[in-house]
Amino acid sequence: MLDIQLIRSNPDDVKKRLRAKRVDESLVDGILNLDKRRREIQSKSDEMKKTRNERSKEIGNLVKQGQDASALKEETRLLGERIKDLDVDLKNIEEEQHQLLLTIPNMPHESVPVGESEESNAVVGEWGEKPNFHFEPKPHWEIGEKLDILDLPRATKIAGSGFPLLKGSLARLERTLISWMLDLHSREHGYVETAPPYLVNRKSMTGTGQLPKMEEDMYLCQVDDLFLIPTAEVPVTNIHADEILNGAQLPVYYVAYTPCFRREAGSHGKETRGLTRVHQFSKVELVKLVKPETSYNELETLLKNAEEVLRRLGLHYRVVALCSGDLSFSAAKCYDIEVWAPGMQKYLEVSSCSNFEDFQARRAGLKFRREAGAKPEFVHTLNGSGVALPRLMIALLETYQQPDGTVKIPDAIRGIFGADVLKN
RNA sequence: GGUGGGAUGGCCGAGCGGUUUAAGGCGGCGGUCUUGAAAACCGUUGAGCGAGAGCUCCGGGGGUUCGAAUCCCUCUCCCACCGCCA
Repeated sequence: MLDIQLIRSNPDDVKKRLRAKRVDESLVDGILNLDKRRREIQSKSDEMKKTRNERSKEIGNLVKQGQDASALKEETRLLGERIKDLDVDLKNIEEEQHQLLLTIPNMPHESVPVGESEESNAVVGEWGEKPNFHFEPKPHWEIGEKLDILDLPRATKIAGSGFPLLKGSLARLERTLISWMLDLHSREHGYVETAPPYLVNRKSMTGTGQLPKMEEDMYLCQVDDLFLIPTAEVPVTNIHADEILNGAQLPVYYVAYTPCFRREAGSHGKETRGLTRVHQFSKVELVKLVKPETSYNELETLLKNAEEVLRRLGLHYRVVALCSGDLSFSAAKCYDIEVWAPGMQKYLEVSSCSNFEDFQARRAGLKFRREAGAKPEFVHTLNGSGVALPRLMIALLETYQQPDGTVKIPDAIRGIFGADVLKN
């Protein structure tokens, strides 16, 4: 959520920055109009309440002295009715303004290139090289089918298309990777391991920005009005919702493994082969709550922490800085990490590392106090995948596949996986 | 799911219709004293809106009243016991 005071004091600047994110500026004007009306009504109501408070005190004194206060009582009662009417108006306008504010996306950071679509994204880093094969590398779905470790037809029978069924060594590989990544981030990178709820309420979904605009992308359990989480970002960022943290506690780092559920409405037929785009997947997520002045440095270290996963596994990847038009609703700046999948001959996004500045903090009520007695300030929130499992496994299968159809296990996880080669 | 008891400032806890602009204690911060510290004493210490005057907030929402932390209704959550279940 944007700061209404910022919108009020710099409307043209806000409009300009939102234009880079393809937001119609009439939305901003609508909010400014409501804001003006809101403040007028509020100050009228406040004045009348002041009068009422004074009169109530007077009445109290008169009654105490045994004098007649009925005329004053009646007069005050009428005043009270007018206040009630005003407050109903006020509440409606506040609600309308709040709902409008919730639909405005975050503004891009000044370092973000302005652009309409992913064509304007910039590759800002690259690690390793595309591996060479002396045979034709297969896509992961062929490797998985051959080894009988990936069974998409049966998963479709059970749930529908877009739901994976891992078996045998692939299921084991996923479990190994989850555990290994959690250890890496918690033991070496300083993140506190968490295991959050997989279903969350509307308030949490609104706090991180999935609601109100992306409801159709989420799975909803209607009887309880709870959503299956699309990412651990939602429960984890909301851990400290409506709290004022002690400044000395910051930065707060959390890592969580959760399954993620996404309806992927409207994306059928697009990159949906195999495990590339599924409705349910596993992910290890990194979340940071930090002081505002540190958030852009924190974004860089967050990115490094996520990259470390791919480096240790020896996977070639590149880092892409998203342009303004490609940023998600809540993000001010975002890097995507894209891992190379040689069988598909494609880079696949395995992580998005974003700085949301105070956008989510305002929605979720995430504050901190610099020192005793200081005014509460909003924290900055960040998150990034560290990393998403299906595409990571795609890259592993396709990168380390061997001519006989088996797959080598990289050194980093060989010990805990318990084998050198993935067979079936 | 049933019955009963709760929800007050960072924490504990009083208040049950009008100096509550929320007592008191703990904790925090500042000061006096001290070589320094502890103890003692003094002061201070919640949030939101508003340009400001000021207004609002005692779990959420609604009601009664000139006036509600206080009375009524309702919801949520917590605790206890019972039932059901992993």
